[in-house]
Amino acid sequence: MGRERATLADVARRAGLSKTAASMVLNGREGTRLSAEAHQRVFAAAEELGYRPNVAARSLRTRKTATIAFVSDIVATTRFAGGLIRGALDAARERDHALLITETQGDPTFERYAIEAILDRQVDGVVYAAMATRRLAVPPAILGGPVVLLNATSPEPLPCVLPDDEGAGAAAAEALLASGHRDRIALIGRNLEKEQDPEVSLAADARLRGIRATLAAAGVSLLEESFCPEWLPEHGHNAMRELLEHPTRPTAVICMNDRLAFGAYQALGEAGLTIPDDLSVISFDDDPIAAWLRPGLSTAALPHEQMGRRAVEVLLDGGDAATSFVPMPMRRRGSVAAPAD
Amino acid sequence: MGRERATLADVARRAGLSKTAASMVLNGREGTRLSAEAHQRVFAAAEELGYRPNVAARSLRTRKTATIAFVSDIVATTRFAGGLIRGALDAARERDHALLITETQGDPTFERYAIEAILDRQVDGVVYAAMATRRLAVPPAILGGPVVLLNATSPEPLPCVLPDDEGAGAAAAEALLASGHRDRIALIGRNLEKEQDPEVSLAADARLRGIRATLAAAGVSLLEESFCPEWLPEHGHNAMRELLEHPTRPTAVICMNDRLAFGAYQALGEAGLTIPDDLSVISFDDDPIAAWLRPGLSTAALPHEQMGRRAVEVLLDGGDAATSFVPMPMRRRGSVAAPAD
DNA sequence: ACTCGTCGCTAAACTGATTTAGCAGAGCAT
DNA sequence: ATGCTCTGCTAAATCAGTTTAGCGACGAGT
Repeated sequence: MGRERATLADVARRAGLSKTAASMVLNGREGTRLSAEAHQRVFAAAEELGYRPNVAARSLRTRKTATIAFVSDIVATTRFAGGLIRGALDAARERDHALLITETQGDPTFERYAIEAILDRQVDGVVYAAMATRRLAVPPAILGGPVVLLNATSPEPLPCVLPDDEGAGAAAAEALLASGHRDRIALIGRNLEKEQDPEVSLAADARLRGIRATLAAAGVSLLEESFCPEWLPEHGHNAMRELLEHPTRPTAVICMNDRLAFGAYQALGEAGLTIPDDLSVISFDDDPIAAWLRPGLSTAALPHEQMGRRAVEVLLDGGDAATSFVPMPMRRRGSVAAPAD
Repeated sequence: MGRERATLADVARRAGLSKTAASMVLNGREGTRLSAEAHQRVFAAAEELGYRPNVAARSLRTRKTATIAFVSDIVATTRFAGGLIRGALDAARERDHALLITETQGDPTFERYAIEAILDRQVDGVVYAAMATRRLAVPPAILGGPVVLLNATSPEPLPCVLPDDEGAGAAAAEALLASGHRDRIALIGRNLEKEQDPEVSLAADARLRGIRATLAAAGVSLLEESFCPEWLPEHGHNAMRELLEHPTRPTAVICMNDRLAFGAYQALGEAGLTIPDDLSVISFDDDPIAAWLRPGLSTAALPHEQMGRRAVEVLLDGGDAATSFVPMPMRRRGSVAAPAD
């Protein structure tokens, strides 16, 4: 890669000045006493030669690489990684930083390898991301520099960026209440493992809290809560079918994520019921499928791009070591309407 | 990041040898005349000090960074990016390389910026990826070093990695023929722009060729071909509805991708028809949704992970400058059966 | 006339590796 | 004794920047 690039020495020579002078001018050093004319000459020379500093040489001396690492557990198996990466990439670019990506796949060997790779390259900071919102243990080796947790928390007091799942839970409940649903709202996707083990999920518990608090404030309680072993379409499908056998049919269901909601749609279709006329559905994530369903699924969107961006902002601009909650905007589509009766 | 790391000088001192000796031993240089005992001492010292070479210092001298760039047009908006990146990441790790990610978003300014960022960091090679299989123009600036095109071709004679869309087309047609479908096979997703402009898509034309050739070889021609302005669910939905109004209803449809197929499923559901009893559906991509549909959608999978891996292999292991076609495995699920009549 | 301070700039050290050129000593032949 | 080769190793240059220490000229103050 790369070829005959002009060096700082070339620039200095052409400007008729020393490397020192050229370096100081180009780095915009304050307090230097170089003349305005010297500045001009250096800038002109750099421009003419198309000078770009050699990052390796610079970071050898300064120990700064203008590169940050994005370490995640799993990037491939989730559609969400793209948004996190994109947001991080944008924010990094705005701050003239590059992004080095590694993946641990949850494997300690890979993790060790990933850590070594980024320490060897002396990155200026690390975004440590989880693909499912959860608590995790940060390898101590990277604690020597700035670290921001993305979509995760940890026992260490590190800055975190999380989606506001509780707010989203409240918003979902609020949307149903606002449409007139009261005592016949069901919930699909209870899962004790997700709710009780923060290392598995933080989202489940937070969403549930938001939903319950909002309903409780309106004096409403859930008609029924369906437990699901996983949050996959088939589990939503089963849960919905069981719900339909119940003597009082719900007027609305809240699904803990869009995949469950998709399963619910399938079950409703098979039962010959129409959304939202017979039953409203609301959900979380804004998976691409939410927009493809007929009618479109109303859902609180995981703001992945915002989150990725936020993580890099916190990392590079410093700021509070606290947790940032990024709001989950409600995407209103056609799946929620007033109850029929 | 990082702290008091041992340097090569530390290792040499502890081994009672010169930096030169230590460097040569650790790099496994052939033809050196250092004693077996000297080797031992250096290895021991490096081990004891937990020595790791400083990548910046090394690449300053060698112009090698053990880092490759993954440049893509769009990573976030497609679910497929993850697979490409994951494959590339795995192959890079196996070869002790790190991956620097940039995104151009199809914007020339961003592209220029991305190129500068990677040239400044002296990456050892570039994987230039497109998220939709297509032809593109590679910025000349990166042609100074090794480049592999991923999911793309270009006018320059560069190695490319592409999915075998033509083979997949043949496989899809073959699967329907094997189930007994003959003269009532319809196609959803014709799109002249995609088929005729390689800068938009290479997949459309290749899939079509594969389908036609295979059907022709069996003496079969398509019952009907539906054109779609885009390959989104709503277009598949419309196309399927029109197809159902046709006097002779098809026994099978080939959809040009899974999103179209999803739309077709929706239309069939609304029409009260059952897959695969009333009609078989087969498709391309293996979008996650294919596995979630009821019945599961048979589809030729885009082998993203394999492709990402292949690109890095070609880049780092050298090899042929030719085009690699990566096979698209057929995922057989429940959407194909023998025709009813 | 001498000191002092400021201005405008530079030489040289330094970062941590790789690589080139070459040195000291041993063994052997002449 | 001299020259030669081979062995085992090292000093120093080099990569391209940043940073420290300081130099010469000039003007002002005493």
